[in-house]
Amino acid sequence: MSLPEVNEVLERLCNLLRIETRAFALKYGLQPVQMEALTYLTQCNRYSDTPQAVGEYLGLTKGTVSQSLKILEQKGLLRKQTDKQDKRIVHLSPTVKGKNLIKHTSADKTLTPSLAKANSKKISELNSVLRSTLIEMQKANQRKAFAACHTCRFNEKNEKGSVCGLTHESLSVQDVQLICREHEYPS
Amino acid sequence: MSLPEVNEVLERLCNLLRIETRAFALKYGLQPVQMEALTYLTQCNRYSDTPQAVGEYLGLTKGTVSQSLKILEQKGLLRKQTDKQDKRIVHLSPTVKGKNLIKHTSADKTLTPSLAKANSKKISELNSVLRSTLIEMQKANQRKAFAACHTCRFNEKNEKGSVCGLTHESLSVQDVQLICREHEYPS
DNA sequence: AATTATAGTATCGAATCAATACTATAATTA
DNA sequence: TAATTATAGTATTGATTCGATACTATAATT
Repeated sequence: MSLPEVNEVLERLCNLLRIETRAFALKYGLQPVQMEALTYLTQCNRYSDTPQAVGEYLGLTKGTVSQSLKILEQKGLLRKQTDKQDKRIVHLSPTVKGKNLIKHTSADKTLTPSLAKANSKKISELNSVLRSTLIEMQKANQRKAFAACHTCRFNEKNEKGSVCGLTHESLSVQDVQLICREHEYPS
Repeated sequence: MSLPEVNEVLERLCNLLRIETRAFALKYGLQPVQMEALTYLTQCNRYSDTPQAVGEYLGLTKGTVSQSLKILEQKGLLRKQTDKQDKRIVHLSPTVKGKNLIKHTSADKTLTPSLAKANSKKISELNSVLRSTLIEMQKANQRKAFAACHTCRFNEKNEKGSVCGLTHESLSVQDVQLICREHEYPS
């Protein structure tokens, strides 16, 4: 049984990813959390670009996240904008500078090339096994999925594209690729 | 091509592992790094139980690690012992209390059950793909493997068991399962 | 109108982490 | 052998993380 082995490899892989993230962040003058928050904000949709959501995604309290976001704003990497409808809510959007930074670091990452080198045919299998493991872990930890709309049970397809069953707003082709804090898998 | 997808899943899985580790550490009155250091020390061999090695494993400077180890010692979770031959070197060994703590946290982890639930037959495939990905990433980041002796190119098998080609010391069946900072894969 | 809930910020204290400077021991070189 | 250099580890400093707590402002509920 190689279950403990897979466990071990995954843990080590995660350590390495963490080390790499820290090194990249440092290289670009950021802290790891700041980098992770900024990365998230380039991937999330308009319902999920708030300090609250960033905290849920990273597993941190809102107070902690608030500070990191403050620094990112000071560095000109993101902009804050209070919501038109609900003035308690703040929307965070990476600036051009912020987006470029994330683009650069993404290109620097070694996970994708390593995956590509290590195997060729088994990628899609790997994908499904890891995906279901992730979902199981998220259940076990009572955490939100933070997945893209196109896999969400609230997402309804129609002639024009799709609509979010929660907000009843229509979603573009780009929209359904973004990750959402309200995401739920079909049961 | 689902390469970017696998990348994304792996990154999210790692975030989740990180969050879980932090939660467990906190539950047991430790910081995440302290927990990771202590875990490492329960898995490494006698050539790899030094502050230096812990730093290499975790990707941290020795100064940083020194402080975390100090706290672990103060909490009675590990013991320090200067090397008989080379008095500059300190060996770190988890106390019974330390070992028990790690045993408990291991049992709490949700990765293994989630893996087991998600699939049954594909585990060994997953293992080999992830293993080679890890090796590729370690190469790309110029990092040591920190793998077990039985997969090391310096490990020589003989009648009695095996011998380390670097130290010329004989290794027990238990020994070759432990991770070593000098580990190198066969070329 | 009063209460409660929600989103976010501010502050505090313990800890991380890199950088630097330092001590002690070992290895190398002159 | 003596001087130099390298190695292993510790101590200190300062910016940052992070949880906890307290706080403000707005929205929802009663």
